[in-house]
Amino acid sequence: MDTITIKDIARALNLSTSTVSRALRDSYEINTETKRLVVEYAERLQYRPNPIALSLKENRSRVIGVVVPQIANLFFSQVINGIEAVAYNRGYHVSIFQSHESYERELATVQQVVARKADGLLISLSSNTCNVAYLRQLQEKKLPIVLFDRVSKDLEVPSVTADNFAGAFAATEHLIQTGRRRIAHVAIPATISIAQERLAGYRAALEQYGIPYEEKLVRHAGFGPNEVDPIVDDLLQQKPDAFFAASDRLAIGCLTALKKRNILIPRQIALIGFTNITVADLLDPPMTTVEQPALEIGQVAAGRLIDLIEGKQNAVTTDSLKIPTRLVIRASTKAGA
Amino acid sequence: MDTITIKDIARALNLSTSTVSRALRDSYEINTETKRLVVEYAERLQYRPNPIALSLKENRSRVIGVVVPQIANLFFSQVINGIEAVAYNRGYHVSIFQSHESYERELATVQQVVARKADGLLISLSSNTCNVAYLRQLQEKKLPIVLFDRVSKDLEVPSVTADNFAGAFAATEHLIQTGRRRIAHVAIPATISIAQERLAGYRAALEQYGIPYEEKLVRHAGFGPNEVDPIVDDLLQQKPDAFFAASDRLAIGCLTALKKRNILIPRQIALIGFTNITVADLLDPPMTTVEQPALEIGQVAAGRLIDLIEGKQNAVTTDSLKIPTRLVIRASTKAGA
DNA sequence: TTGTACGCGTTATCAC
DNA sequence: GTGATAACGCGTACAA
Repeated sequence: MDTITIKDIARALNLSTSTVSRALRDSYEINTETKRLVVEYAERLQYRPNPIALSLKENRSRVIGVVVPQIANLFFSQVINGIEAVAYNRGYHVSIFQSHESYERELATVQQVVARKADGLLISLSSNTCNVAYLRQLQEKKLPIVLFDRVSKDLEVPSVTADNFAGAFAATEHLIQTGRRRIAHVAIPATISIAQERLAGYRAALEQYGIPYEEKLVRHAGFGPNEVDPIVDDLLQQKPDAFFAASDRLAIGCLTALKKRNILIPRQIALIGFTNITVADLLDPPMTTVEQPALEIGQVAAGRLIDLIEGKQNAVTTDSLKIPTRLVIRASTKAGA
Repeated sequence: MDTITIKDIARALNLSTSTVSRALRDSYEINTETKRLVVEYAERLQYRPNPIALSLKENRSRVIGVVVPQIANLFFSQVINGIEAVAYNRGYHVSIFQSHESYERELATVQQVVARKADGLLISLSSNTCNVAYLRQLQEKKLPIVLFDRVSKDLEVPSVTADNFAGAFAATEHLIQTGRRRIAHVAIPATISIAQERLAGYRAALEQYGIPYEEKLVRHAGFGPNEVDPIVDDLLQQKPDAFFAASDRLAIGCLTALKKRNILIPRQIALIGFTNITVADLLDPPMTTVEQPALEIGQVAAGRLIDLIEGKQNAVTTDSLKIPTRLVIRASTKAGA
């Protein structure tokens, strides 16, 4: 992996490294002829400036670090696409990392990202992250940080999320309006910030329609492989007439569990998912969903972060942007459809 | 982002930077007491060595670059999980990048990865990449490279793929054995290496069962948003009794198209997908699939690359490892099920 | 218009 | 047992 450097060019052309450097950066003070010579030679040798040396010198890298709990999740991979689109246009490279829902890995990954002089950090917290002290420290050291989706109120940085409250409200309201009253809610782990908001939206809808909230109809499911099944069993004990699943994974888990038990959707049970799965309309019957604006979340978060990096915005603002969700009705929750 | 360096420690403790460096690296020649002092102080100030400086000095980074066409694809994200598991255990960080099916972005991304002194490159080629000269150059500069899934025979580097021939053979054979004879094949773009192998597997199965190969029953579909629909239309003109879809995306596209046209699966048409989608058994009827061993591909590829990096294997070997696929029968292709 | 010298953070080499 | 120095590749203040 022998790389060609500015020195090599200088030596070959009998110039000093500074002249070469300036010529390559098209400095006004360099003779046109010299410039041509240098640029031509550099071109021919495929010279590429060493970003590592630059990072060391300038203490920055034009790289944005992105840390998500998992990549094998359409929501997060779409967010990343949004991030990349914006970052690329504004001249930043994006490095992607996974925390695998582990606090320790998240910590280690973020430290690595920081040590490598990422100019900013976009992060969605792992479900096991309760302590964000390490992020606060970084923030105090002036590292630009923007949280998205899985955010934390203990951290005074900008955050970008879907409007989870409104989304959950719309989902629940839709179920109620189509005649359901005992709506079970399979929620994501309570440690995740947005779990609360989705729960709140669910409760608010019930309240608005005069339906009492029953704790027994709500269960949180973690990320274990076989967690959803027994939870659905338990919830079925409560004789629900609908399920509101709070994520892709849980929606699929519920569908599978209900199918195993030969429960007809939507005849016996209506199901609505807070998701991004593309196959919702392939199911029979198709599933109504609350679509998360993943791409837009990524775009907005990246834009916000880059503004922060480039000092275009006050760094101490703690705005939390909420991107609207979209209720996509696919007939499944229309009673008896 | 003020970071604490070895210099700071040296100054504070009235030592030289070299002493501090040695103390931190637990060098035998340093006084125990001095060591203790240094280590303690470093601990207290949360000193972290600067990997950028190390990379500059040592011309390596303990980072593996991974480039995939897209992340929003369960196959690739699972491969990445396999890669990470192995890399992490062997002390490497993994940086993930997308080429977005564009040759230009792939090229730019790889250059960036190389410029940042990644110790090795794991790459699955974009569908628009016909020219791998740039990779050959890197290989000649001794950069360890391992290809996976979308490989190239024009490149003499190790490659890891699913056994696409056997998988396609098994899928086609299954359709034949369940009574189908006019099997349409919706293939991935012909530029992608594995398209050929899947096609070959399909043809071999036909041949073995004495069914003539018909060109009109095979169509390649690109990545455009509305490409699959008209192709399915065309294929239906040929009165097929089965579809073999060569990827997740295409399987879903076929299902959607057939559903739109009110064609019953599997009564009128049997469908089999070469995929990794987790919802195959939620469909009604469930879809039989050829499962790709994504996780294992990632693990094997990463292991192979790290062996290369660490010189444990001859760098010029051009082994191409094929990981077995698995035919998962979910009743859909059983005629009349 | 061009060249010299320095510093970014680290470690290896050589000196004391 | 410890310190000074050079080197990795680059850009720039300063000198010529």
